[in-house]
Amino acid sequence: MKDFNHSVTHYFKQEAEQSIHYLSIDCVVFGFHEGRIRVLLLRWKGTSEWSLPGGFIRKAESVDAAAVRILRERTGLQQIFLQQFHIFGDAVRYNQEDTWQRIGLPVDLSKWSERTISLGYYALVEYAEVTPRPDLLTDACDWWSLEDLPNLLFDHNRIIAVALENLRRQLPYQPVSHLLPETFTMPELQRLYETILGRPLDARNFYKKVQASGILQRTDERRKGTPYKSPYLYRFDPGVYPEVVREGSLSFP
Amino acid sequence: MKDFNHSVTHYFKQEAEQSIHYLSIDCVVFGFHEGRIRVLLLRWKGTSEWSLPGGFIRKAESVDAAAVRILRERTGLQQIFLQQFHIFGDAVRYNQEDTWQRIGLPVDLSKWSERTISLGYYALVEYAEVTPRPDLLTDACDWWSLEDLPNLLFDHNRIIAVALENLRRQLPYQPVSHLLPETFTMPELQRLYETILGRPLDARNFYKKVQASGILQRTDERRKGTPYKSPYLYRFDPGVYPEVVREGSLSFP
DNA sequence: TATCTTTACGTCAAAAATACATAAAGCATC
DNA sequence: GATGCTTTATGTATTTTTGACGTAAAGATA
Repeated sequence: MKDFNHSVTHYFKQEAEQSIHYLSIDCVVFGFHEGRIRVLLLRWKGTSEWSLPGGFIRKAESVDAAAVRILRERTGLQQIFLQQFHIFGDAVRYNQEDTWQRIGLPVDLSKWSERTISLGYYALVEYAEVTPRPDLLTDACDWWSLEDLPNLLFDHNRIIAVALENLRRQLPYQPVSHLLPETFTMPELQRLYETILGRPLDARNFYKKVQASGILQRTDERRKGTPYKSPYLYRFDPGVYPEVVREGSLSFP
Repeated sequence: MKDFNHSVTHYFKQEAEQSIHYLSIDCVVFGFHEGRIRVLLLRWKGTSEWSLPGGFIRKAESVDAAAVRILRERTGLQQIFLQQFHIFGDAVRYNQEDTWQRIGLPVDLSKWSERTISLGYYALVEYAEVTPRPDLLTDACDWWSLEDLPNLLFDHNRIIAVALENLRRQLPYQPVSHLLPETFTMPELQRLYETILGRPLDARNFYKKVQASGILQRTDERRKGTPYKSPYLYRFDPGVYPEVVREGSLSFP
């Protein structure tokens, strides 16, 4: 038994030592503004190259906590809804030398740096509450509309695509309330669903279904300053919405 | 710019060096036999403690490839359907000292070993095709029914629960064909859906819906040796089923 | 041949999804 | 202040899907 323990320990250590990896997080921060889904991007200093916000996970730090920390630094938000959605761990994720060149780093860094495994998170945040803040490596932090994304660094175009695909599929289970302000109009909510789903919904049927689900409270106020008939303002019913999200019972087939 | 590059490189390296982690994979291998969902478990040598099959990811190895490799060694299967479903990366995932003791390893190993981040995969495999094989650390590899799982090592009970929850939610998008043999009867398919969903389905309505989806081809054969009326054998239609899975269009609300 | 249990499949009612039309509010303009 | 424009708000009729339920046929056993 002694022998067994010894050899097991040895084997274990050996396997584990082989399994040391650089682990990073990439965050797709979704916002919603003027009827469009936006994502938060960073521009690398002295270049015109953009990438997702991200960072490294520290030793003994929970990976979820790391994602929260990274995003807090970029957005100024205290409470962030975050969702793991994919592990990007292909042996070759992107052309490293090309990438280092685009961001003006010495190419030999790419030899030093082994492949990094990245954990994909997406966040749902309230556009207006965010104060975009660049970090040490970047000189701009801005919202981009999903429709006109530039050619991003690393494999970040793919990461955004996978994030969106996941959000779409999991939509009934995701608290989209985080994407909207405290109060909002019914057409705004409809447009949000439409842009995530990527297809138009019939307003009358949308109203009916949302009303029936009971997730909304209608306030007495109406949105002022609209060019035409001013719509009612709604808020999510905190006593109903979480349960509907947990059950995934509000869906548009 | 030189200075900038220098400091960026420095910053980058520093952050990255902090972000070195032990990365492992834990696999929940789902099989289906005699109307029950089973998972493959390993018993640690010289103990009566069980855990999920797992392993470490090697340097420069794709994480998906690592999962395939690990499972090939345990199951003997060449083709395995695998699905990432969660990252287990809490700062404290389980009581390490207690765990090392249960598997008879020196407790000081737990000091040497930092927390390990684990990538959760589940596999859908055909029960009868699997040849369970223990590894160096284990002396048994066996199927366990989901209903009577023992108290597993590490946080593996939780991992199985999360895997099942994910499988259930994603069921319309998952190719459950992998859980069944080449041909099978309609009641068998129904029982599979019932056990994954955790609730009974009406046989007549199930028939109707599956028939309407077109995913099955009925063969001319019937299953012999059944005590009563012998049921027809079906196979998945390879021209239809993948598309239905991609669209997630076969669901039981 | 009668009995038993499972398979196979049809019908009907309820519910949900879909298509569609019209009135009312608010602003702008005349 | 009346008219026109555009958006909001909501009702109804039709089709499709879901859900409940009954019954005949097959195969083994006695």
